[in-house]
Amino acid sequence: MQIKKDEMEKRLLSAAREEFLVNGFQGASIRGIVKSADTTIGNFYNYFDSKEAIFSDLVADIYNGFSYVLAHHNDIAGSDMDNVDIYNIDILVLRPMIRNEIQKVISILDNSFLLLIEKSKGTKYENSKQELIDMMSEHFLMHIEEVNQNYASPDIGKVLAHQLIEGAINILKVYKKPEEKLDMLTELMIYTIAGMVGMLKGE
Amino acid sequence: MQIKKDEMEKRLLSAAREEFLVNGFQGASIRGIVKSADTTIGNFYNYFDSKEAIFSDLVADIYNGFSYVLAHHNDIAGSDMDNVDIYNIDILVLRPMIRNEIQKVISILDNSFLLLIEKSKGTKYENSKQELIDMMSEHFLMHIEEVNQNYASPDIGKVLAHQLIEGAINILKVYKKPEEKLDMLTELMIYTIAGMVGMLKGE
Amino acid sequence: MQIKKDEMEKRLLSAAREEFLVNGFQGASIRGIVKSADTTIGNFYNYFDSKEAIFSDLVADIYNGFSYVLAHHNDIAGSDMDNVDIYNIDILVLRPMIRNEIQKVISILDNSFLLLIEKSKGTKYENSKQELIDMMSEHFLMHIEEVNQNYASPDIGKVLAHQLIEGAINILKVYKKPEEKLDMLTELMIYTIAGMVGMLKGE
Amino acid sequence: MQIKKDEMEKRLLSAAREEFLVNGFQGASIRGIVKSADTTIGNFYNYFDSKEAIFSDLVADIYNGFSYVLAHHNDIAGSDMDNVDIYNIDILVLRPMIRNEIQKVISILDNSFLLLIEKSKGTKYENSKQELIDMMSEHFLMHIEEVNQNYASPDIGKVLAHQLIEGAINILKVYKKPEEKLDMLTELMIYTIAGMVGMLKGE
DNA sequence: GATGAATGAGCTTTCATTCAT
DNA sequence: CATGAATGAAAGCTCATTCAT
Repeated sequence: MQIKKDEMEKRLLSAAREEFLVNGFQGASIRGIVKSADTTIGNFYNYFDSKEAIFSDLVADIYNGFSYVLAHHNDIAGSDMDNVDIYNIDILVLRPMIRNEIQKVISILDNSFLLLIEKSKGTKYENSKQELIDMMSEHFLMHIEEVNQNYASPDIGKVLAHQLIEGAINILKVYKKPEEKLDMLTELMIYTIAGMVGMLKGE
Repeated sequence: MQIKKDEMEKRLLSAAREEFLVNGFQGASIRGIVKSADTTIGNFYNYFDSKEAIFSDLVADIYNGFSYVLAHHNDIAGSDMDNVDIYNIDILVLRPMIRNEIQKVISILDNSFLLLIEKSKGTKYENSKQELIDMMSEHFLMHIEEVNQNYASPDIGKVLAHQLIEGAINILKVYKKPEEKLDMLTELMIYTIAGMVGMLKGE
Repeated sequence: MQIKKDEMEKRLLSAAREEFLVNGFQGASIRGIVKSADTTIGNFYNYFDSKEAIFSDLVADIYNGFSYVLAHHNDIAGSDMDNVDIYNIDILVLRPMIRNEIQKVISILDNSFLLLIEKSKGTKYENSKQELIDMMSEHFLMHIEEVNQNYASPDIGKVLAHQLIEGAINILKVYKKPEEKLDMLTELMIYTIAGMVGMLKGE
Repeated sequence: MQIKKDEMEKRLLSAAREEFLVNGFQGASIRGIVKSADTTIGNFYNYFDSKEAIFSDLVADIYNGFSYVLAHHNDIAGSDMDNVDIYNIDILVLRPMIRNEIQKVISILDNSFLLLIEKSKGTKYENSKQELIDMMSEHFLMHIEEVNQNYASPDIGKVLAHQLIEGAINILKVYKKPEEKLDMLTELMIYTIAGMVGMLKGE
């Protein structure tokens, strides 16, 4: 039974995404993927060169987009939030602004993002999480210095970046409805900002 | 060349800890462990009954201690912090109190803790992280209700618990000096409390 | 060099049958089987799920047939022998009747039968021999009671059933030509019946 | 804890006998033996050179005795039965004579005999059963020729010898009380003789 | 396009045996 | 006498990948 090329490719990609999400790259098996996609091992290799290749096809777009941001995040046109004095703003004013910012990027925070960040051990993408954290750390550090140049533990920026990523990942895993995701991510950001401000004030 | 029993056991445990930390339980291989420990596969099985058995030997103590806390965390004698009104306290006052609390438990937050929480997939311990998060969630939820009974997203407690664990894990991975660990964990707690208070106030 | 699927399957089954006959289930090795079949271990598992699975493929048919007889041996349409008074019959008359009965079942008394009865230790079939003996014991006991209700050692039925099975197995091992098998099995039955009659008379 | 040499040797022999009876020579493990004997692997090799050596120690005596009979069974002083005309004797007369003969040899038909005949696969003794059968075959053939020189299937002697051995082995396995063993073996011999006579007459 | 046969290296585990202590 | 550490080969089984059909 021959099937349109695109159709089988989609089925394989979909089956692989599921397998990688559940078992991670190393724990996933080609046999499991082709069984889910209802085809054969041999046919898998007509579509993809290797286990890593199909993983790449699942995450390459998001990785590239995210690399682009990594490389250019200083030049990218700013948002309304750039001029906000986070240190003194009322949270009731801040919340809708944050919600709005998250809206802009939420579309990329899907299962492929999870794969890239959480399930890529054993692939060339395995450092993505760290790269993302490093970028956010810089950003956090910038804010910390703006507010309190003498804060004793500037390294905490790295920890908080890591933690924010983890919180976001957790939300993406648990909440699948877009509205819920948006709500939770917004609260997470509020919490993060409030936490940082509180922490910095307290010195 | 024969070696004193205790020494080889230590070498194997140490090699296994490293292998499990890097690759996780399922990704670790006995061959890798015995190579690090400079012995043979056959000899490994003179010391440990199975791959899972050596993993257990690495985490059983901490798991039991931590199970004890899970089971009794309501009866355990309280600390100075029990009577603190977190909502209104000055962070400059709070910080040393938190530091003190962390001191009490920091000794168990070592590599074995990481193994138990992060690297135990495929063993009988694989639910430890979730159990810990669930316990902390309850605790957070209690505080949220104390402060703001009408908060719209009580589920955020789970997210924050998850995130706090992740933050702590990250600190344990990155900072190996006790003093640094203590500093960072203290800041993380301050940040967490400030974040929660800020988040709750902002409604 | 690829080979038609059926052929390799046959080669593996044939090699396995030989290996199991010589070494028994537990003593047989997959490596030995694939070497005989001139293929690789990996390929073995393209054909069979496990060592026990290939053993099952060799004996399942005969086991099911034989289970059917075990379950229905009371309902199965009788033979000419049902009305024979074994106790008084002339052996010259009996011999061709027995020969005829054996003809009916001889086709299943092949190497697969030997595997099932003699070489299945370690598989789910390991009780087959005992089941067969038990069934025959009942049958023998029935005859013993018909002839001599006061015979002092009715347990001898179990011993004789066991022994008859062993004798038959031995014949199947040693004599491969159908005509010889038939001759020997016939004599074995004559001997068995004569032995029982003689034994019972002698009380 | 040092123990008298003989004591430990006995314990090892006893543990090994049990292990071999249950699992056969190949299936038995030294680890299992030393565990039962409550000593260590190393110590095992202070007493026995190898797995086969301890097996030999368990069966050598009986094998040698039985080889002696094999070699000399024509010269050995006869019994009352030598002059019996089996062909015409009354079973009621025969039974006590047989019982008496069995009495003479029953002491060697113990667990060591079972080991030698049934559990020796993988050792140099693995042909013992066949040797015993061959010797008995000759004996049977002699009787067959005495009685009926034209019997069509003289090979049946081998089958019956095999079967008699199997029957005896079975009795030794099932019946542990000496009196029961004697009873059953006597009936088995009666049955065997009656069977042979009946079989031979019927031509 | 599709099939699955074939390969070879990897896995965890068990074993008999040797030998330093 | 006794211990058990150490070895190396073998077991059943899984895997990603290649390739003839």
